[in-house]
Amino acid sequence: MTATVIVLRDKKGNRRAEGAKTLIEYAYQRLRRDILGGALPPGGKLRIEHLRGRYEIGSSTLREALTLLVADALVVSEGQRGFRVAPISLEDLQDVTRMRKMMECLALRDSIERGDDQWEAGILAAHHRLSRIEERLSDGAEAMAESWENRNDLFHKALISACTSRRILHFRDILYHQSERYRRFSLMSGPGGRDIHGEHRAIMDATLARDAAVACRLVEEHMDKTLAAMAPLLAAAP
Amino acid sequence: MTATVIVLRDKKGNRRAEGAKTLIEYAYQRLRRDILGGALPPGGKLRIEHLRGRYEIGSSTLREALTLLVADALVVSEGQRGFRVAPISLEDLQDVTRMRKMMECLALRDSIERGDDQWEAGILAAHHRLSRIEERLSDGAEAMAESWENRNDLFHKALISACTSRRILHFRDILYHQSERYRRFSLMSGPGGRDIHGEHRAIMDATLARDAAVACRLVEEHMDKTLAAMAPLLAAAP
DNA sequence: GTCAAGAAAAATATCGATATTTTTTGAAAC
DNA sequence: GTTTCAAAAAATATCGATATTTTTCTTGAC
Repeated sequence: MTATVIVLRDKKGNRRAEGAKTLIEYAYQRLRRDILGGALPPGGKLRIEHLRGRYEIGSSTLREALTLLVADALVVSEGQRGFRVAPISLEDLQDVTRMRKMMECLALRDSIERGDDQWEAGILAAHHRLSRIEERLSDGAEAMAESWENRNDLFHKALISACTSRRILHFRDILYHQSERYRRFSLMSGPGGRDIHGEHRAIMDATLARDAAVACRLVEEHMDKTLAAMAPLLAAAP
Repeated sequence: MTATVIVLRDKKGNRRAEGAKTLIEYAYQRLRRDILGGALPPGGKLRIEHLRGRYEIGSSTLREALTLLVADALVVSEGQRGFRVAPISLEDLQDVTRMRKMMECLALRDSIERGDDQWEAGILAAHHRLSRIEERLSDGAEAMAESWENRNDLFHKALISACTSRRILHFRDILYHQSERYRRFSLMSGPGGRDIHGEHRAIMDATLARDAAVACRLVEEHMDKTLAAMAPLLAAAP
């Protein structure tokens, strides 16, 4: 345990770990954060030699982290011509959203069918935690944004936590990560007259009432609204 | 072009390439074939040192190929404890089949909605090629099995080739590969009184008639029957 | 006889060096 | 001016050696 931490410091004693158990994982996380945050621009070339210096990590290790990101479709591998940050586009966002809607609904239907008391309790708890931060968010504290993202994610995860298909959940996760790249456009656009809190409440109510048809429709609308808010920004500066 | 071929022979002149452009790809393909064929048993440990000798390939290269297979869910990575062939189980097969049914139907609905003349022609052509080999298959020529697999795959691909979502097709491909591992159980079970040819014909007819509801139902039944044929074998010897 | 601790062995993760490929540059011919 | 070819430069892919971790085996105490 403690040994792990020691290992992840290099000879000069610089700390590297941030919860990563492996150097590959560390490289993977940093790379991912830089891609999602836009520091590594969409479509840009990922020069291994350059990144090697930036992250202080061996080239092979970097390659493996890059390979992992290819599976997430955040990076594309071009035969023998190295790696590149996956490009973004309105078309791509529409495709992600379309798939996310499907996966989310599949998972939600399954959860509504099978969920037990504990599942219901989890939803209520996650919604409460989200509500509390939304109250404070109106103060305009930007620092809360990340925390809100996190609780928002946990709320949506709670809704579908009774789904029994490992694969549905896995695909849903992948798609969520892919959509994360577009999220900063969403933040730019601001609330835009939406009542997100109300949407969440309605989704929760329909879910707890075991009304799959309504819950799915609400979730789809929820996602469509987010897409609609981002679309114009994406069309302008891609 | 020719240079590539030369490179993929090792110093002793042994040929390595089989359409692989990269050593990683070569390792990936061989590994995959050995996993699908059962030479590397489900749940078994993948000792890098051992495989290194078997495929005559460096350890780092092997690791990257293994990482690629993790994305396909054919291999699982266990933290810092190496790699392992993903285990198989009836439960897993049921999950794969469930997802495949969903993906296939999503893709089929989209194709039926958008398909043009060329799409229709492609389906007819693929069905014809499949029919011809099915006629000869009744002779009991085992050697044809692989060829039948191939044409069967192409027929199902043709049905959904008008689908516009890159991601639906991508997920479908991944799931198809995952189900491939179970196919040898299907071969063991034999035809089992099924009229596969008739099923294919019915699916094609409904699709070309643009009847999405019927086509999807038939596809789901088609897959369920395959699952049903495999299930008892899998329960017996997992 | 069982359990625990520590040492030895095996396996994995990481790295930087080398071989190979792709891209860029520059000069000559048209 | 632009096209072609070859050499140089840059970048990538591959490898085997080394560092680290996990597992196995041995020894000794209870």
